[in-house]
This record gives sequence, structure tokens and C-alpha cells, in this order.
Amino acid sequence: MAVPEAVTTALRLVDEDGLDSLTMRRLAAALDVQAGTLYRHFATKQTLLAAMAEEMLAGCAGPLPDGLTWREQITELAGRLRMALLRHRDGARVHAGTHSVGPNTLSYTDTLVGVLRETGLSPEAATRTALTIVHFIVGHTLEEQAAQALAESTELPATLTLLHAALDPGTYPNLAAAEATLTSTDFVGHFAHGLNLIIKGLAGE
Amino acid sequence: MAVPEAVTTALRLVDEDGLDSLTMRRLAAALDVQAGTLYRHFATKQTLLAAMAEEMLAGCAGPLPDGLTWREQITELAGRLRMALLRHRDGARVHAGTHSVGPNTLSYTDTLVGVLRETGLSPEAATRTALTIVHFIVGHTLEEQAAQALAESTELPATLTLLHAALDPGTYPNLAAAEATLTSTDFVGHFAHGLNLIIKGLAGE
DNA sequence: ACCTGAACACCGTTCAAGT
DNA sequence: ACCTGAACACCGTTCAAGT
Repeated sequence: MAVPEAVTTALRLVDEDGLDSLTMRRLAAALDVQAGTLYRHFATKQTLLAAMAEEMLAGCAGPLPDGLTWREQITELAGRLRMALLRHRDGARVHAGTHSVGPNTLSYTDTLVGVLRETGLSPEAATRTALTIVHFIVGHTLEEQAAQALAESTELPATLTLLHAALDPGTYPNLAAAEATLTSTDFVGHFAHGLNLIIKGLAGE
Repeated sequence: MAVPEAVTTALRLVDEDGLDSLTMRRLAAALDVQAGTLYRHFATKQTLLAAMAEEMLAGCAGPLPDGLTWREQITELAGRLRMALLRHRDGARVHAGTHSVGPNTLSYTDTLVGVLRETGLSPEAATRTALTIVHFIVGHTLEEQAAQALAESTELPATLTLLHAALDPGTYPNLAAAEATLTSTDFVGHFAHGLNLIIKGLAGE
């Protein structure tokens, strides 16, 4: 049993059945090994999840095309992280639930901080801004994948009805006006809006 | 057994031992009841968690003091949500893992969208901006509480050493410059920086 | 109407013993 | 050195039967 295969197999299992169905026993079975054997390679399930989170970020810090403005560089890097999380079912949850210090994760942050420093920000401001961007991406993608999961579940009609019923204009006047946007599935648009807000804030400094 | 007591007891158990230790059986024992009894009041554990998330937001949408600028109103509302999540151990994880459509959650979003509309934003722009702010808060607080948990765990020295060792200026030049900020515990400062970036972006529209 | 007792089908993790 | 087999101490959820 090799560690890299175990990690990619674990990601495949998550893609097939969701994070809640990933168990050490199921992974062991998929690798044709006893459950206990996994603990020779991963100290705990958390360690396995961190390795999965790290693997998901492969390529995210790759070289940026030449000739991009700093705005485009930030947009490109942010888009890559979002896509990396979206590529696997429950990817944002896997990422948010762990704290990887592997090379993919580290070089992604390094690259993002670098782009921000080139705009003239101090190391501290660049780091805080990078954190802001990453936190927004993770929060956004968590929500995006939760919406995806809900859309595929049987609870969708019930939730939508409940939401719609709650949207009494007398009680929640702004929510009534927001309903179309809240129930829209234009996550690309939502993501771009949020990221542009942050980028615009940056330009104002 | 009453539902409100069950929810507050569940939150107390989370505060004492963390979210991973909250089980239906432990909660049942704390309520002096059999585990099966809980399923008469909550269809699944997810339902219980959603009720806990909803309870955490009590008061968050309360009236804003008079005379605040819109910037101050946004800052006040954002700070309330962050504080509500911080008030309970693993609060951000509880919130992020559920999708409440209860009155506390709905009226919080309603209030935030309302403040943003008053700045002149369209319903769509106001809604998207509210989502951006909430996603940032959730992403930030998830990280903040993960750092808290790490700080209280025995893995802290190992992680810090690993991180420091990885910070070779030749490999990660920007991370080396970012280390002080990345390892700082000034989460109030980080939060203010991110939120101000978004608010500044808003002012530019 | 509400709760108990007991079961079903699982978990993560550990560790002696085998090869 | 690496894996198996088996166990330990749990899980979420269901449901007949009691009161």
C-alpha cells in the first residue's frame, strides 16, 4: 500500500459518495487492505484528510501567464483555488476542516502574497489581504457546494418552500427583494462580485 | 424533554468538549433520556445542528444604534456575527455545516441586505454583497477557531516547527516575509483589515 | 402521547500475532 | 518491515413494547 494511491483513492471515494461516507474502513477495503494497515501510513483520519486537502491544491500555484495586470493575476489565482475546491465533491469542506502545511498549500499562499506585494503592499498588508481573499473563497465555495448538495437532495423542494413561505414582505422586506439572487445558481457571478469588491478595495489604498 | 433545552444543552456540551464529542447519545444522557427519544424531536443529527446554528444567531439582528454611518452599521453587523460564532466553541463549524432557515438567520440577512440597499445598491448587488460579507466572516472565523483549537492542542509546537522549517526564503520568499503576520493571533486586526477592504470596495462603486 | 430497551449496521483506533 | 485478525469503545438511527 502506497500513500499517494491511498490519497487519490480517498478523493475518488469522496467524489463518488460524499465526505460523510469516507471511512477508514471503506478506504481500506478499496485498497484491498485491513483497516488497521492505514494507521501505518496515516496517524489519524485527520492526517489523511490533510493529505487530501494538500493533493487537491496541486497545480494551483503554477506559473501565471505573462502580461497579466495585478488585478488579473489575483483573479486568476483566486479562480484556481475555487476550481480546485470545486473539482472534488465536498472539496471546500475537506479544505476547511484541515490545516495542511504541504508544498502545494504553502506555495499557493506564497504566490498570492507575492502578487499582492508587487502592488506595493507591505508584507503585513499583503498577508492580511491574502488571508481575506482565501477566507472569502473558502466561505463562498463551502456555500456553493452546500447548495449543490441540497440541489441533488430530496430536501430541496421542502427547503425552497420553507424559504419562500418565510419571505413575507412585511417581516423580511429586504429578503423578499433578495429572493431571486439568493436562490439563483449563478455562483460564477456571485464569486466575481465578491472578488471584485475586494480588488476594488485594494485599489483604493 | 423540551426542544429549547435540548438545543442549549447541546451547545453547552460543544463548549465543554468540542463539536466532535457531541453525539446524540451523549446529549440524550445529559438530558436524562434514552438516545432514541431525541428522534421524536429532531429528525436527524443535522436537524439538531441546524437548530443550534439558529440559536447561536439570537440577537444578531437586533436594532442598530441610531446615528451610525452605513460603514459603521456594516461593521457593527459583521462584528455581531463574528462574535456570535466565537461565543461557542466550534461555532463557525456548526454554522458552516448547516443551512438554517429560522428567524434569527433570516432576519440577520434581511437586516444586512437592508443596510446595503440604503447605500444605494440594487437588490441584486446588495444581496451579493451581503453574501460576500457573510462568506468572509464564516471563512475567517473558521480559521480563527481552528487556530484557537490548534493553540490548545499538543500539536502546536510540531506544526509551528514544521511551518518555520518550510519557510525557506529561497523556496517561499513571500511566506518568509509573511510569517510574523501568519502566526500572529491578532484576529481582531485581521478581521478589521478584511472587512475594511470590502467596505472600501463598496465605496468605490 | 411520549419514552424505554434493545437492536442493526456501522465507526476510529490499537495491538498482539503472523509472514 | 509490513500486514492480518480481532478486539475495544464507541456511533446514528429505528422500532416494538411499555406507561
